[in-house]
Amino acid sequence: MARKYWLLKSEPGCYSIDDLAGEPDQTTCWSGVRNFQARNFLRDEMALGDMALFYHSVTEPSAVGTVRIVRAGHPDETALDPGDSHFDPRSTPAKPLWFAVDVRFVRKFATPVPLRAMRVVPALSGMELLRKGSRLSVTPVTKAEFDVICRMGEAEG
DNA sequence: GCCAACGTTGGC
DNA sequence: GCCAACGTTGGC
Repeated sequence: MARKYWLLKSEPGCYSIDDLAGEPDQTTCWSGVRNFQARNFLRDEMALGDMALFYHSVTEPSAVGTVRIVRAGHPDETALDPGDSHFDPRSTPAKPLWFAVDVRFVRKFATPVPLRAMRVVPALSGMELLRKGSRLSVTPVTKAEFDVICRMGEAEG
């Protein structure tokens, strides 16, 4: 099966790429996603070895680096923990409702790739991220889109 | 099954 | 801070 490519959104004030790079093993559990379409991607589509763009939303909307999926979909523990802000009583160990993957830091771009820069690149015009009103926090991207954004990120500022 | 109300996301 | 777009909920 061919490796797939993704884009993962996070508010940097909540969890940034620097937070990920600073983890002892540079790995984290991508938990807390509470949208069914995104859940389906996490649970059914993401595979070990897939790559993803790390995207900062809200403050400085931009792709800021890349990560690797190091563990495929598994039940999101935060949904099962009554003490967690992401707790959801509809999810149980026997019938988990929400899922997470584990991701490992790969690289931080030399220069972030702003959303407004992506908007003017014809090769990126099909991205879900660029759709007006798009709020999906986990979206598939093509290898071509992934590569274009990586090149933009590695270009000198 | 419809749809209004509501809460949230996220760019600007 | 504003507000458009969207997903979810719940009354009917």
